[in-house]
Amino acid sequence: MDYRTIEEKENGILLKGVKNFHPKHIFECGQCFRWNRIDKEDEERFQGVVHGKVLRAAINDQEVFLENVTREEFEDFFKEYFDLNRDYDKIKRVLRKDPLLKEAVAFGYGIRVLNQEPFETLISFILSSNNLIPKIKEGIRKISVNYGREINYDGETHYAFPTPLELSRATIEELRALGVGYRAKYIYETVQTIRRAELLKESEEVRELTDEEKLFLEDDLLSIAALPHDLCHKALQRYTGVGAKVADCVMLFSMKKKEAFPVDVWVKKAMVHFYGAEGNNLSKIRSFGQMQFGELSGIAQQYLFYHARENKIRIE
DNA sequence: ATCCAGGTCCCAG
DNA sequence: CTGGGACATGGA
Repeated sequence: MDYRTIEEKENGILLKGVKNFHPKHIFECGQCFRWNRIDKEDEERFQGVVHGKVLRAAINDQEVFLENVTREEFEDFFKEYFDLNRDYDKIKRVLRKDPLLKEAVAFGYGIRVLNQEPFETLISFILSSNNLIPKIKEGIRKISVNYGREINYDGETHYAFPTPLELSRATIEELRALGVGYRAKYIYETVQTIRRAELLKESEEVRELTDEEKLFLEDDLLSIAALPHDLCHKALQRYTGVGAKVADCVMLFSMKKKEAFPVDVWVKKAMVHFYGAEGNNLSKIRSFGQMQFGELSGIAQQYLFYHARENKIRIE
């Protein structure tokens, strides 16, 4: 376990004896888009919207304070969200045997790979394609403001990421007006596909489905999450706007499939730079990474990505 | 102004 | 199946 004790306070919980947990690393390593830095009197603090709640997180020495979380909510949901059931010392010991990953782990020592919600993660990473992180965050924020449920906290209004039903009310034109560019169509089609599967799942209980309808059931995210790695990777790519990279991100960040190895421009640079992997061919770099890191591929990838991007690693 | 960003789609060979 | 160009958008 990466924390020793938990204490319930009036407005949150205090985790003591915490290891391998640094908010800055966790929230700025590119895996999530709804956490922002809101420092208070030069104390490093982050605020995020997760699971229909506004949370704040701060670290002081080895104590992590999570504001607006009860002990019960922590045990039921946020413990798993923060991946606190995983032993990162053990993972890092293995990864550090690789001399080049040793540097990346030393740099992002407080990274934990969050277990996020599949629908939000899917839409977020569809939005991420050929895009910049600040713009991805802005697009997700606007989608939430326009279609998500209102959350009032500490005198401010925030918005949860919409459910498939809520987002299914958006038209392509409306989405495009939020500044997401050509990805509006991808988001629209993916949401409609998911809604169709959800609706059929409900009607399945009252009537017999046709063969065609049964096929559409396979577009349900819960069913896809239950598939083994390769089938899951392929199934996700049936959604419009989802290729190998986005599918890997969804698997890694929301379906607990840590053997996924998303290859973006930065990981590609890191792999070419560190391992002399042959450039250009993304799918070769992907299998090269999985060969190298096995079931820890996704976590290794996250240390590499954070290190490469923060240090703006260049090749040639 | 041109280039680029946590890529994917679509088409030709 | 594989390789190349188009694609919205806005900041550097």
